[in-house]
Amino acid sequence: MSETSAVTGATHRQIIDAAVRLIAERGFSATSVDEIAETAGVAKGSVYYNFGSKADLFAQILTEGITRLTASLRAALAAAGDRPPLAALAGELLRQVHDNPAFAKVVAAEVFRTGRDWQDSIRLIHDEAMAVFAQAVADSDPTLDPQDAEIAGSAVFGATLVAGLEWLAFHPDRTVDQVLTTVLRALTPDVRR
Amino acid sequence: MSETSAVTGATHRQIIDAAVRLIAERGFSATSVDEIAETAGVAKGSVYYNFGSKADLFAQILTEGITRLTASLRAALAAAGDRPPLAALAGELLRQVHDNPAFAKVVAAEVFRTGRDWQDSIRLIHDEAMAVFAQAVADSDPTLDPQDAEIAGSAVFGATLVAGLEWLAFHPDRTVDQVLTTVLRALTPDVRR
Amino acid sequence: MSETSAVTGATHRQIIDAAVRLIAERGFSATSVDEIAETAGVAKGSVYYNFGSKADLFAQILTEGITRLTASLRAALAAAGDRPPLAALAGELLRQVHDNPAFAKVVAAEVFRTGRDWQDSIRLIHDEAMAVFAQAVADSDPTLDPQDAEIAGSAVFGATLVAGLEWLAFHPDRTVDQVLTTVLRALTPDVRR
Amino acid sequence: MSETSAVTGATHRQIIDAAVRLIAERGFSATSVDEIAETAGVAKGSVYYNFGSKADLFAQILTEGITRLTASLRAALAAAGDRPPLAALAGELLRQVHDNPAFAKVVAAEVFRTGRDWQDSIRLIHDEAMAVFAQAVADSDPTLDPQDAEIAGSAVFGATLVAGLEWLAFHPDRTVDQVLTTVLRALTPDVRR
DNA sequence: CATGAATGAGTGTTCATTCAT
DNA sequence: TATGAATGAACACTCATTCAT
Repeated sequence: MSETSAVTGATHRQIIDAAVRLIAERGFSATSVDEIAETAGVAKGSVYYNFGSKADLFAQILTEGITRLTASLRAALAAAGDRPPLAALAGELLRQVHDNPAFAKVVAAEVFRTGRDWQDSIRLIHDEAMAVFAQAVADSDPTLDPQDAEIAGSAVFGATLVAGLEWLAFHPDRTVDQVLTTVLRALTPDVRR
Repeated sequence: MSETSAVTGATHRQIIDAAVRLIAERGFSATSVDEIAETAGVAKGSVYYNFGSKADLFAQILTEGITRLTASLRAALAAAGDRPPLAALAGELLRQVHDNPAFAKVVAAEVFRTGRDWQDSIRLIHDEAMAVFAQAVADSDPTLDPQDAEIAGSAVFGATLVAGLEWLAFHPDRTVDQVLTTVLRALTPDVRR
Repeated sequence: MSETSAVTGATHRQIIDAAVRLIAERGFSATSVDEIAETAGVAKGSVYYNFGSKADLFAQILTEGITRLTASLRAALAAAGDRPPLAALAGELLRQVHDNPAFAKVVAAEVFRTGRDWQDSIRLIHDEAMAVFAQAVADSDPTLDPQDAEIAGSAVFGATLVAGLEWLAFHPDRTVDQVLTTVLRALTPDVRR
Repeated sequence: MSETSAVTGATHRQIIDAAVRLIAERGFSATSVDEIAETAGVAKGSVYYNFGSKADLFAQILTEGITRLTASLRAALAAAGDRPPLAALAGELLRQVHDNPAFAKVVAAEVFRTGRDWQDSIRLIHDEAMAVFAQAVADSDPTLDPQDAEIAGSAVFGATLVAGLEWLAFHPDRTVDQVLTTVLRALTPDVRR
């Protein structure tokens, strides 16, 4: 039915790619496993053979994506040199949103859901990614209360994520650098320092 | 099943309140009309009698909520006096998030969805609310490109919304003023000016 | 799709009748809810609206059937007069098997299943029906150990049930009385006394 | 996945043993080939390599089991000496139920199923085993109508089987001899003679 | 206005079966 | 001989929607 997969693990990846794309557009609940399978070009049974359940598939996507995201954020931080850390983080997040807008939308849509289900995966996303921003804020102003640092970190994160999605959805002609400049301009001098 | 409603429109309101609460927790697709009816304490048929369909119910909730939100944002702007406009907007948005966290979550979860369905309602939210922020940014820096003003506006909006949700979910002991101060601190002096 | 049901509760009864008939033929697992609904002449959703789940439907059938069966066995016992109690029981069981062979097969097929699921209902069948036979055995020979009375009771029960099913499946021309005579002949004088 | 089988046919036997055990507990339809393979410690493909299909596996189990059972019943009959034939049969059946309760349950559960599928195998069981009992009844009372002999034979068979299962499920402390005595007591003097 | 029994298309999941290795 | 990844038809169950009352 599908062209024979040349690479081992191809089925696995096809399914993940299809799922991310569809969930980004319609949300988790509104995306059916049928659609995922069809988009991936595999049989529905293959989704279950490879992931066990729809929820597990989503959890795996979330975990994998967030691991990659935090890793790239930390790498950007390490390579920041004398650029302000938060600027480096915002730039990298913007680049990630640009490169993988589907995953960015999934994060934006699900990260503040408080229902149960894959809550653990969501919690993980939140803690992992937010912590990087909070830490950068705390580093740049050691006098800040830790709770405030987390809130400030989430503000920078939210500003960048929402602006990034606005960019892609409504002003896709802008370049990464233009958007980054605009976002940084909206942020405090502490961020720009 | 429920005591007869003395007030006309009581059923209507019970249904909306129940729907907002449930949709905030589970999302639109994952919330069933059965649950809405049960939570509202009315028969399922009443939901259809009053709203026609599940999608219409959601659209009405969105429209009503966004109307209230933009009205309060504009009012805050008008009453800002010599306080910086964006600070007034952020403060008001924070207050709205605090007073109606369920609706705030719905907005956060659905606002960047690009699928069809109730897209029109969503578009409306986006345009209405974002425009207020973009306008305030444009006013505070007339030299700014309009596209950049929209992106910057969405950055301020995103910073405030995400920080507000972070606040409610993980640091609910903080007061509105503390959170506002922290968010403003993360934003540029242009915002604070 | 089906003729309008004249009687309240008609849907309920149609479903039960269809389910008993099909389960008797194919067994519980091999009978689909689709088939039950189609046979009953109702929509699949109606099965769930009325019974909640396939397992609950089965449990309800079992409970209802066993209640009717034990009631008729006890009635036969009370009306036995000076006929030997076990003969009266065997006769009544034979009559029930004849009148409702579908339910008899279900009992025969499922009563010694030890898996979980609707085990409680099965246990109930066993205890209720077997107890009537065990009690009759115990009454007819007070010196018998209670455990032996239960085993003997199950022997009489098994003899009658299996002979009854054999009768219906392979020698349907025989009359109830002929079969009862033959069964009693195979049983001890204590039974016949 | 499992250690390589040293003995030829080991896989074959492991699968049969696993299948009998599982089918006895859950029934045929509720037992999956996956479970059978896992319990047997072989790959799923091996079940198909060795048996062709799930139905064929079941038919083979039934055929093999019934062949063994009837052989042992006939042997017991031949070795009965001057003990009453039906007593010898009941004793042997009881011993078989005790030694292989899983298979006994399968027989009890499936023997009166009238659906199609493996009906032929079932028919075979019925005819083979029942015939031994019917013949013994006929021999002990040559005046009996052949149809009545079959019914009486099934009565003795049913009494013994059900009592045997009752024994194993609820009074496992009883010995074979105790149970046999109790069953024989419930049966006619013709049986005991 | 309000109800809730009934519906049937659609959902997540299972599973007997196939086949390239 | 044996494997296990892949399949797709079939399954139990859900749910938005309708309608007679």
